[in-house]
Amino acid sequence: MDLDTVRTFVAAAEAGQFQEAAAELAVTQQAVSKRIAALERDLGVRLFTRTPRGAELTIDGQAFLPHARELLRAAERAVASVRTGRRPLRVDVIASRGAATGLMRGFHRSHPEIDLDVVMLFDIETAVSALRSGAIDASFRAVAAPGRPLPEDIDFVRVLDEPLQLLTGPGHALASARSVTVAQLVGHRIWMPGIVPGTEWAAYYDDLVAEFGLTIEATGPNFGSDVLIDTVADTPALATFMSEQTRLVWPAGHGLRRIPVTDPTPVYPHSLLWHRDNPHPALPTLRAHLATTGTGHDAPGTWTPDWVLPR
Amino acid sequence: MDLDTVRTFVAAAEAGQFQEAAAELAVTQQAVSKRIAALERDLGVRLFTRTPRGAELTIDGQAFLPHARELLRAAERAVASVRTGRRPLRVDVIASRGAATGLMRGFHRSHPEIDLDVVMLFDIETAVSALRSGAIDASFRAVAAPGRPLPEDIDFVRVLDEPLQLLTGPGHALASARSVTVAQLVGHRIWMPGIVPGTEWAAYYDDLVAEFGLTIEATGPNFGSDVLIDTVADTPALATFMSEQTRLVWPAGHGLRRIPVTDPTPVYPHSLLWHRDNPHPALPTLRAHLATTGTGHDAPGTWTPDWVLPR
DNA sequence: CTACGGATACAACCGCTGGTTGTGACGGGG
DNA sequence: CCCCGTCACAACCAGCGGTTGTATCCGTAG
Repeated sequence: MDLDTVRTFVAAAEAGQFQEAAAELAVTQQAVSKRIAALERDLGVRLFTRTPRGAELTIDGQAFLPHARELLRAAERAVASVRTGRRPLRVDVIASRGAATGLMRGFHRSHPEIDLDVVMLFDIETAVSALRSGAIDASFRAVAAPGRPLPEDIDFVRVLDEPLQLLTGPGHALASARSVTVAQLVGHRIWMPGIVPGTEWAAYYDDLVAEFGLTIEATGPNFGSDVLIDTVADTPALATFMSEQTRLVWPAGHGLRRIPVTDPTPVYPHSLLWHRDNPHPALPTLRAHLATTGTGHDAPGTWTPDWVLPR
Repeated sequence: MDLDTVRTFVAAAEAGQFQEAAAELAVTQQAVSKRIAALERDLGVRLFTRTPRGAELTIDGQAFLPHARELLRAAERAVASVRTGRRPLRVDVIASRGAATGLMRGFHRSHPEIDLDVVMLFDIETAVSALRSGAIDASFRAVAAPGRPLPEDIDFVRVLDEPLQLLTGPGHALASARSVTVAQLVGHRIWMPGIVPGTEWAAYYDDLVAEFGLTIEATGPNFGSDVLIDTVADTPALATFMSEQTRLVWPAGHGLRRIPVTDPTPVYPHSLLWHRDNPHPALPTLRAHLATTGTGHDAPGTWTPDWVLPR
């Protein structure tokens, strides 16, 4: 099916006749007739009843019309998503089960009129160069990875400290604990597949290991969170970290336990980054929204790596 | 823009390489390459970065991908809307500011998983033949116009009695009344543009006129409810009937009055009609829904034309 | 260092889609 | 009864979009 054909159908339905639709589309009446005939052949139904005074929709045509309009709107939005200048606000969220997507959902709920596109970039370096080139407008990241200072023209604010919880199966040694301290985790195997070396997450867990002597296995291929959770549920010796805010969609009865971690609570520090000179009109709106909804940071009893910038 | 091209883009993005996408789409690698190149030329942005090991999305490509998927889903739904067998439930609602659309919205809210298409047919005869041919699955109508008994194979139930209210401007003689009786309306001009002769609505108002001696001007072109309401608001000598359930989207301060009518209250009797042998799986669900939400009918103090079938 | 494999891009060729022009059929209104 | 406006059909033709063949690039194995 061809979008020009759909456009022709809508034009003909609105005009009530092929001739006028043809004039509007700057083609001949015969072309419109052929396009409609082809569409009817493709769909297998008659869309118009032809009369000597024009063409009016059949019932099938009436049913098809709103879907055709929606199709054209979707095409419009698709093109707009890559249009330079006045395109939707393009935000990079960190590629993990994270809180950034939740923040963006909240923003979309309070500002449904602002068109959004969400992308996931590899690491903060990619994100920063994308911000500077204008390919994206904002990025949720942990600022900044060790030894790599942020460029002058990139601004940021801390928007959310995301506490980690321990996720275990029912057979785990800590499964019945109401909460665990970081010290209690020493010696237990914590499995974090899908952590890619070189990203901020990897640096975060490296620091966590270095500081408290934990055993975190960040290796192994990532088969998706289904496999991860399934494995954790069935393996008493394994646990994993998971955001407090991650909504588990998992059948009940698996006996999965979510256990808060204390003394201190490891939190992942999300910041919003943007280019100082980015002119996108929706960017201030996003910043204002996050300023109101964002929680405090560096609360007592929480831990973040040293290299996280304070502001 | 061509949907095959969009499909190709999505396939290539999922496969991560053109070759595999080509195999999946049963074309050559060169064809995929050309399609992607053409799409990039149309959009004016690069969608993939080509590597010796395949092709991965650029940031623009990432932003475009969900829109492309949505576009394909919309196309899917559009085709499904006219597919014979297992198509969305197709319901005819009466072509006026009516309660039927409200009922359908309610149904959609409680059963969002059921795909719906709404059409508006001219009169009950068209609706009945559409029901018998299977072109539509259900119809909201007033059953039945005088002298035209319903065929044997069409079933129906009364689902809603819709009370009429008087709508006046602030200068109208009855504007300050808390309620008016039908007898008080005698001599006042009531304007109902857009009532097409030969439809059930026309028959309804004809009966109302005949029974109570009202002055209803059902003639004149229909310029839309905006014009109607605007005129009523500014013309002290004019009033109109409007459903109690019609939500007015109108700037405040116009001083419009909605006045209940009593002794008796004219109600418009909506019935759901369907074909006895219609096999659509969602039809029983709709009937069950209407059975629970439907109000009673022929309540004391209400009026409907004689020819309305009771059940 | 070289050869090879697997990936994309470019060039040449060609069938067929989809446009135009010209014409016919049909039905309503003056 | 004729004329006008409408849509459909036929013939023709350009160009889009496919295929085949080939070049190029890069990572890797020998």
